[in-house]
Amino acid sequence: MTRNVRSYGHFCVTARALESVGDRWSLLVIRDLLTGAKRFTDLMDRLAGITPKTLSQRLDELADTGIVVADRAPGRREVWYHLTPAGADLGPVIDDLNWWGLRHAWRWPQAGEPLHAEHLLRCAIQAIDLAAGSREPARWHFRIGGADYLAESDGHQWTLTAGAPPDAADVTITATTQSLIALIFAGSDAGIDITGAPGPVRRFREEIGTLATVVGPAQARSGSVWP
Amino acid sequence: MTRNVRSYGHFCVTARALESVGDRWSLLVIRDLLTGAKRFTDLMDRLAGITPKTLSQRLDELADTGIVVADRAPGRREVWYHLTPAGADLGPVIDDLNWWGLRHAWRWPQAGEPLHAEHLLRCAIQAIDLAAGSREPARWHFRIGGADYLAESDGHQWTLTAGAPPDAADVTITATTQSLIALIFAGSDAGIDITGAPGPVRRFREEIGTLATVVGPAQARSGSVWP
DNA sequence: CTGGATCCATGATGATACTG
DNA sequence: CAGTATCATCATGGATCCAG
Repeated sequence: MTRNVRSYGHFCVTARALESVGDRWSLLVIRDLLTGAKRFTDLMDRLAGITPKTLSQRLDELADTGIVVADRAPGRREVWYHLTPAGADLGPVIDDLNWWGLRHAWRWPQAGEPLHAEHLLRCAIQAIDLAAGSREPARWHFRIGGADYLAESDGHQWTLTAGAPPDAADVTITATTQSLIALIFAGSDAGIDITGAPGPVRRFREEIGTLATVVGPAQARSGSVWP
Repeated sequence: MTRNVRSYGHFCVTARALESVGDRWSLLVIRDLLTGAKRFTDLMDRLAGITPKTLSQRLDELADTGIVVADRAPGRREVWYHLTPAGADLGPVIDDLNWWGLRHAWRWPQAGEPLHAEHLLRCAIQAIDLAAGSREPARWHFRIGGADYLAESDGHQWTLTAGAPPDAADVTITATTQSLIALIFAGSDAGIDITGAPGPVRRFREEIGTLATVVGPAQARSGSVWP
């Protein structure tokens, strides 16, 4: 296998960190594993445009560096990739990049641009976090096209994890990716089911559209919402 | 010119951020500009191994993205590159990478490995920050081989800036890069001049060696301190 | 079907030399 | 000082194929 061994050769921990995660796609792989373990094809779905060769190579490199572990159980077909504690420590880096991108590299969804519900949720949650509205804890359970996500705020910080929550959430949202887009960007709840106590549901409806308003109106019309 | 226009084409602000700063060397250029404006050759010195072509290309790309500005004064030979506010907003990303690298990608200086005083100071300050010793404000003025740096703590966070401080610092340290290495990694103050009031100087002496102790002793002997 | 590997094309990066 | 020019190499992408 061709292994990317290109290093900077500097005494600088920033450079050394980038030797581990600075290759193309690496941080996006880590981003997708931050919400929970994934299979090879789960990652292929989210990383639209990556080739299996590159994904395979990145996973091997990240495993060598101790950031990712491949869980291969005997007698089980699937391989589940998950982050080590060192890998999970990269969460703040991803969050900062996400935060910077939201403020300085935002663009409305373009026609035909791949848009995965998981990334949209991450972005929407970050916008809510950035806008710093309510600081009350919250637990929102999303069911998007059969996949479950839990967006959770402890009052200080939001986190997004894949999988159904073990115990009941405040609000449960059932939607498709398309109807979720319409809800976030246009406030339309057509084809969406939102359940929960009135208070939490009201707060959810107030805050879920934050992403569409936190970006300036000057940028708002430079792109299309509909792929 | 060959311009790197490779994009991910995803609706994801993390991916969009990485389209701006995810190329090889980009974040290291930003790291070096975070301490203040630099000339082309200043950057070449710090980014050992980069070719002038690549540096030129990165600076052009970062200027296109609104992260860097080239200051060309008429009648002046030098071009000074500095960060825009959007570029300065990448500080937390660099700090997090530095922090991750310190904990998970640390290695003692290797023989012949390029080591710039500015990067060593950044790393040493980060280690002090990580160890979370004293939370008192401090201002340390380093004079390393003719270049001035100010390491400053407001009690919560340390910052490193290039250039002499406008007003007096608590401690002034005059050294060469080699003697600074010896001070940080071996506690030796041979060839170093440390001036200031007894209290701040004592604190400086206590904390400057933090980098050498914060990394585990198991790793401590896997490399050489002396290039 | 998942989880890749292989082959080839292309574009980004590196090495070296040179210039306004 | 601040780059450019040329050539070589390597990483990535596209397409296809294969094993369990």
